[in-house]
Amino acid sequence: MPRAGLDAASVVACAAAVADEVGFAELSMGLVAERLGVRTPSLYKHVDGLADLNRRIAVLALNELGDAVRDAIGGRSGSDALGAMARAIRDFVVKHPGRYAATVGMPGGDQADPLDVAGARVITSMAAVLHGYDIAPQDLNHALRTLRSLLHGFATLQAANGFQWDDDAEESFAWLVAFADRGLRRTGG
Amino acid sequence: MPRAGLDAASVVACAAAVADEVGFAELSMGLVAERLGVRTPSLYKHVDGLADLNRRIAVLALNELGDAVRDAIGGRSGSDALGAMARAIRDFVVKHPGRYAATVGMPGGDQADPLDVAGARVITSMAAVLHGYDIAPQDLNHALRTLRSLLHGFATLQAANGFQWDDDAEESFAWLVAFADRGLRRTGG
DNA sequence: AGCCAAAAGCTAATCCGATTAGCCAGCCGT
DNA sequence: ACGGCTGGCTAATCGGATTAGCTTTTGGCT
Repeated sequence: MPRAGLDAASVVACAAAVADEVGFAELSMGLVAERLGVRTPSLYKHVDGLADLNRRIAVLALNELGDAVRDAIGGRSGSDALGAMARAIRDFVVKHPGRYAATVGMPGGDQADPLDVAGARVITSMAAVLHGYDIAPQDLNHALRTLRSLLHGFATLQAANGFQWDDDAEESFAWLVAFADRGLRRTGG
Repeated sequence: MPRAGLDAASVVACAAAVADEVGFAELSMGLVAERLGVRTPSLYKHVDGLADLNRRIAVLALNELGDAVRDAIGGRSGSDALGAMARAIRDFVVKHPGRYAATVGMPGGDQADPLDVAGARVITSMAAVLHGYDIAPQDLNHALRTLRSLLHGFATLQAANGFQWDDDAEESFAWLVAFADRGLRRTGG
């Protein structure tokens, strides 16, 4: 029996792909093992069970999302950066609904936890976008949380297909960006 | 052995309470049965398995949320209504994180599906709040989706304790409402 | 009051996915 | 070539969901 040549990274990558295809809720160790041409218990040599696998998928997703957002806002500012960021998130979630779903509701660890580190990168990019607006320093955290709520909710509804914006999705998306832009201006601070 | 006198409604109510206490992800048939002083298989006389139970919890939650929001915005309009609605949602989610979690990612059925009916009631209240703003008719749907994204994301992050707004939560909340209010004004329609 | 069918509980058994235990072969450095 | 570590496998365990089939209560009817 030849070795399959697996490691933690390849298992997680495969699991993320499976999650995107069948939905995060349907992800199972057996499905991943089958995809890798391996028996289920073999996975335990690389990841520490399903909970650990889920968390690693979340870390992968947040890192990928962080990269995508960083790249998207590079060289832009203001509403331009805001729109680019929103679009990057939207594209990511539409393309990878399973791995995005893995990130929601995942409890955080300490600051050194890879999950928190990856999450912090995304937040950092959001903060960078906010710097393009005239927001009082003491309001930055509030604005950050608000923007996070908007974009996260938007992403979650997209992932869950929560509403049928099949038809005029693009228009609604543009409206959302404009809404956020208005909301971030003249903050009264 | 005396009858326990259960019916679908009491089972769902109990399950919702359990979900609020232990978290939606930890909800199990066994936990609900134990709480009701009954053996697990007995529950199948009232609900059609765990998936059905989950869906019923979601229906219950959306109905309760719909009531809460309707009551909150009664007699108010504009930013006043907006703030009341946001607060109603927030209070509900903080008080009932488990049943709110049951609603996210629950696939919809047809229009007669109780879940869709309950969801539509919440949406109707949101639409009512929007009527207090000067939004062009063709933008109403976009505004609705946007507002839904913001409030849903906000609720989800609260339920998941996604960020530590333990400290100045109230201030951030007020900022979010003000942000939405600004975003809904002068829509350029 | 007594009878009967449906409903509601129960026990025992099954199924399935996660997880663990313990065995064995392939790969690496000497 | 040898020895140990690594990664894969089979077999077994565990736990929660679900099903099958039995029994008793309950409510309606005569």
